[in-house]
Amino acid sequence: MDVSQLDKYRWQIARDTSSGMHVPGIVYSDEILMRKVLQDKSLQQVANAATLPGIVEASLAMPDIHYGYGLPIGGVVATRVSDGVVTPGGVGFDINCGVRLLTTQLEAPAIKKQISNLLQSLYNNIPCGVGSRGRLKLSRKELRRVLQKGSRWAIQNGYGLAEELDRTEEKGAFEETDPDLVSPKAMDRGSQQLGTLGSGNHFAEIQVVDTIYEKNIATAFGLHEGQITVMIHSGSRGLGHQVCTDFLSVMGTATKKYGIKIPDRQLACAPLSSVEGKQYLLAMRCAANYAWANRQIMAHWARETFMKILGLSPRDLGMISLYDVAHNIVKIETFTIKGKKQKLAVHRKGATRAYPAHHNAVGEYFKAHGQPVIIPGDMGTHSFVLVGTEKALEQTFGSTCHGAGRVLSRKAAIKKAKGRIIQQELEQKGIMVLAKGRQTLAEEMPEAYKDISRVVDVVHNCGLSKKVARLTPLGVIKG
DNA sequence: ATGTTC
Repeated sequence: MDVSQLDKYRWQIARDTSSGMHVPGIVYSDEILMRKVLQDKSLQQVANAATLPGIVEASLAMPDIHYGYGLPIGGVVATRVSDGVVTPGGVGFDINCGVRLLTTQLEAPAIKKQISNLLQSLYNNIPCGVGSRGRLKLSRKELRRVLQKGSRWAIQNGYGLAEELDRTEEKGAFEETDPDLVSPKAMDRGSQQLGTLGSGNHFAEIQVVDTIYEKNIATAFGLHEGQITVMIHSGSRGLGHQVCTDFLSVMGTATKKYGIKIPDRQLACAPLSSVEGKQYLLAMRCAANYAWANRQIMAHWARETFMKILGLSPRDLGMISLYDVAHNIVKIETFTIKGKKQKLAVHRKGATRAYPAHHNAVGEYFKAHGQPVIIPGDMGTHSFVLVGTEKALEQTFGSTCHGAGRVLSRKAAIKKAKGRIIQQELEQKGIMVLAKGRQTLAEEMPEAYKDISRVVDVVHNCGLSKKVARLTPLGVIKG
């Protein structure tokens, strides 16, 4: 592979036509982050994606890039709807994994003594862990409604505020869905998991805003220094995982049927114009809607928890979603490519949409400044709020990074944590942790991840998004 | 990420 540095924050993988690349690969990074990336197999995955039929401009990767299934985490791939393909490997197993940030009217010093109570109560009210079952048990009929209506189902059933819909990407629901394409197995897995956090890197966190970078934008977003916020990182649970699994098998057959040559079976795909391609999109959107409803419901329970423990009215607490972003998803979006408007299937796998001010898809609340970009840190480190930019629209199909990105595999992290008590290490840093399993804490320890500040600085410095605020964790619950 | 090996 021919990898060369283009400028301070970009590396290019030259287009190699002999291996079938239609476009080059471009990785946004810096010299220090890139050292490790050059040693792993994720760059080969960037190159592999460049062979997908209909890919435009370049196979992209964000600074949080690491090895994944088919496409790396941190990958962004846009294909022409007219003659391109869609690949489940470009979305990932956790369809619409994403993040929601809630702002409050609370100041950190005032509730410092209550953090422990709040965290324990959050842990009681939000089911955590692999295979955890929720407080809701949905009939098949009701679950179908969730898959069609997403966050709107949650709001209409009393889990949240109507204003929160405009503060969610896609208003919390894709309209074009087909629940009949979600298998009975996926429906079974989903019926008892709505309103559950999950495991792995998923978390709910009580935070304090510790730095403001852009005063005007922060104020417009309702953020100020010393303020308490709550962040929820979760996805579509077993339902989304099953939808992905089901369609990987469909796509394996479709790849052969349509005579598509791919260098890695994990990039199994189908033309967007084919039955298989269209069906995947319709099923993927059901899972995405489930994830939005999931985060909406947990956000509501977080609000109820705070009201109860602090004895505050909704007005005095003032807890509301600032925004909710998807970072594992494929969406049909319109872009101007070489002066021509084109419909593209933008695969963001561990990448966040970052639309600028005055973009049509950005809701009224954020029109003046651009879309809030919510970047969760790994356990025990800072999280960030950024805002989308024109440059992202021009260079990365309106995309930026999604988090820190792993440097150690789960297995390597467990090995490194052997003999240590990660929970104690975090508590010494002033971060309370409540978790289901010790193994998850080992897998998710800070050393398993890249430096989030460095990752965010790359996207900030190269203009893919702009830093608005930094958040410090006070307490975290995990699966 | 995941009823963590259908």
